[in-house]
Amino acid sequence: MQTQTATHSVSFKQPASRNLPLPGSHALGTIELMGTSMSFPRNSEIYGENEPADYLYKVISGTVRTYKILADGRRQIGAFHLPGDIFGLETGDNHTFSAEAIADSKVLVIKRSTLVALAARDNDVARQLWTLTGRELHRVQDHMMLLIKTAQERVASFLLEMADRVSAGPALDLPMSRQDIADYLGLTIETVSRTLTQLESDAAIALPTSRRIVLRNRSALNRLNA
Amino acid sequence: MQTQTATHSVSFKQPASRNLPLPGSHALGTIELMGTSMSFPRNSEIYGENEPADYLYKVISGTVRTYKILADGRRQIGAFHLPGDIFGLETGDNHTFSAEAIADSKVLVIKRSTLVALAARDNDVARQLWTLTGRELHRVQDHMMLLIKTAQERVASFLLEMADRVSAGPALDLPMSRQDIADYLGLTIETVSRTLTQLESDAAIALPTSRRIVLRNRSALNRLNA
DNA sequence: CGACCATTTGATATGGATCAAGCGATGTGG
DNA sequence: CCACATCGCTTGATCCATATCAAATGGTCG
Repeated sequence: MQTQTATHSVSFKQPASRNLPLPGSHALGTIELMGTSMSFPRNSEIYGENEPADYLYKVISGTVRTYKILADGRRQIGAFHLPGDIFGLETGDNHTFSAEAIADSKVLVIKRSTLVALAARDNDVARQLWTLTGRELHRVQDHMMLLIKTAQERVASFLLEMADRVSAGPALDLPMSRQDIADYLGLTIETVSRTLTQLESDAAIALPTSRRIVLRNRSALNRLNA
Repeated sequence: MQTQTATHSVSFKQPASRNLPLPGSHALGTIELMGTSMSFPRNSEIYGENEPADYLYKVISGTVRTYKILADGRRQIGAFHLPGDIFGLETGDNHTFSAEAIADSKVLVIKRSTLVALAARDNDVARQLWTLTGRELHRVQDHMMLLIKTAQERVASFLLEMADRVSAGPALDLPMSRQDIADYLGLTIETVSRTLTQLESDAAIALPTSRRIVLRNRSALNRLNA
């Protein structure tokens, strides 16, 4: 059973109206070109589940987790968002997950209505919004597949995923705690920890520090990736 | 560990060009108004994972399962699609799941390129496509949350979900086998069976036949729904 | 009736959870 | 600068929910 990480519950503030340049025309960069930059300290809330989804976000620096809490306190982390990632885009009225900064983070805050209005006139923007939601769908499908695997497979998949996303080379600096990893993988911290030490003794990885992981044998990890 | 159900592998045929009326204008009914009706016998394949996603589908009658098979043969069912449901819509080039008819089924087959072309001209259609993908995202998120729950909670959630979707009144006629349910819930058939008999002895449900389930005590099931 | 397949039930095994220390790094106050 | 509290992580011992293996039952169709 996973435990809930306490949050400082720094509630969301309207972004100051210091806007960045508006889009000249369109295409694969439109979304990134509008919005306001905001900073969120470590463990602060960016938005809560079921709150109106008036904004979407793009990570500039830091890391963000989105999650849900079940009635009995179990927490499931839906995603880790790294610099460049967009999160908080909904088709419905409210956010389906909560979002918190894992480390001090800077995010671009973009008004959804602006984007939707733009999409009504510009096909490329409409297409982009659809594509973003489609990519998110694909990601959640993969995550769902993770949750039916063994602990070893989940941890190996997680390491490979993070290596693809954050690392240049074989070393990997994780921004998140063991508890975050556990809640992402549907395991306990003890199982995550034990699995990592086992991978270490199997020479698949090295653990110079708890947050730094070196992938020594990717093919071994890939084999576990099922 | 789940086992794979053998399929007859009736491969997908191009739909005959007997088209239904094309859309006069637009809106919440557009997608339903175009396409060709096709029949698929029980256990036949509608499309396979990674095949080009040139078509999307709407169930007219019967039931369809979408699923993935892991390397070691484990099968995860992503969804059960009932009459009225649209499935097989992708934002990428290929299908991310396979689809099979669970019972003899009739489905409307709709060419994606037609719809995408239409979306480029008609905002409402574009909006609809986005909304459909968004709904699917929401469904998969819920399904993911299922997979971290206990067996009792998963089975209870499943029964309530199906009751909402297929039943008028407290009786519920399941179109799918225990193996399908197990692969949807990430459990074994034995655990599904045992959990159902336990719910029966707790007077939460009755099992007149194995495919027919009567919800006797919804609030008890809701309590398990976590 | 008999064969087959789906489902249930029973016995046992096991992977991961739970409960409980221990340990190492980081930070704080004396 | 060190003693000590705190926090995140690891390790150990035990338990338990679900898987696995196996057999019995029941329903369906030739």
